[in-house]
Amino acid sequence: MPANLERAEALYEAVNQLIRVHQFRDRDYICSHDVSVAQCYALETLVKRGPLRLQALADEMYLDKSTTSRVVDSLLRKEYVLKLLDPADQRAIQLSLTPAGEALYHTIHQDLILEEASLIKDVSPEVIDGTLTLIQQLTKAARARLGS
Amino acid sequence: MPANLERAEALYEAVNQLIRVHQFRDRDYICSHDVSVAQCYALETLVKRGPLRLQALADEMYLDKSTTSRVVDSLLRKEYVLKLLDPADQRAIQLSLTPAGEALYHTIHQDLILEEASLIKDVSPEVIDGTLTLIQQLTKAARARLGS
DNA sequence: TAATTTATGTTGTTAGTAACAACTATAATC
DNA sequence: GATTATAGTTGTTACTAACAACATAAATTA
Repeated sequence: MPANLERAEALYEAVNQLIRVHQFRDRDYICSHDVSVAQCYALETLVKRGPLRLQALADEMYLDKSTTSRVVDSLLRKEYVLKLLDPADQRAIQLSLTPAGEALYHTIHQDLILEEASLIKDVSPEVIDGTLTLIQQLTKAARARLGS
Repeated sequence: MPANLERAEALYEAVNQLIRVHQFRDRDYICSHDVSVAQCYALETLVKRGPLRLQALADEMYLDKSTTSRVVDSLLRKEYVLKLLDPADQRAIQLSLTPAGEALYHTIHQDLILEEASLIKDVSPEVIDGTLTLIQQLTKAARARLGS
């Protein structure tokens, strides 16, 4: 089915372009706020998934624990996260956000959302919803394949 | 308009998720083929935009010329690109692909397209086309903002 | 024509991203 | 009590990417 392949190619190219532009924009914006992209992602994950252990945070972010450890370390130095020891397990630490960390994430997030909103202000809600559905479908399908 | 903001937020999240999964998948796949992601992107750009000077390649990729220089250098060592001196301008070099470079890009590209095709095989053409339109619109709008 | 300015690429340096392996310390199992 | 497994950190390596400084060559201008 050549039509399907053509659509797949067009979609692939389009997603690639979107990724590049998005990343570029986000990186610039995020880095102007005292944190790197990975650090911001860790803040986001902690906001959304609550206090987590390091390994759990790494799993959520699809990163190695060693990488995550260093990202968390820089957030610690900037006082955006806290390490709480688990009295029941001396090895484990609970990572949670400081008020400053939470505030920083919300500031960055809000501005990026506003930016996105201004990009789609002329697009019909129907098209957006259709896109949303497909993007979520693509993500889900692609993620399912990561395990195999 | 809260509805628009909600849509913007949902879309932003969805795109972010898609970016992460896409990148993860592409990186794994590309790196199993003797080139890095950036190197593959340079191959792609040379396939699509023909022979280019280094600065022009950097512009196409939205990268600094120094970064591009090093990426090209590694492709040179692997004999996927050629540097041709411009007799009219002793400073300039023309970058073009070797047959091996072109073949490698097509191999990687084909497989990634097939992967994408299998992801969308159950999605209606209408939804895909709508999505394509919006993604292209988003990309265009976002890119227009990069200059300012 | 000679001097300055601009353009093309490369190299030095720095910072961020990210994995794998090796390691320490603690907990769980046998 | 000895072994095995788990949690996190550190050493090492490679990639991504920018800015600044540099050498060289071309273009401008005085």
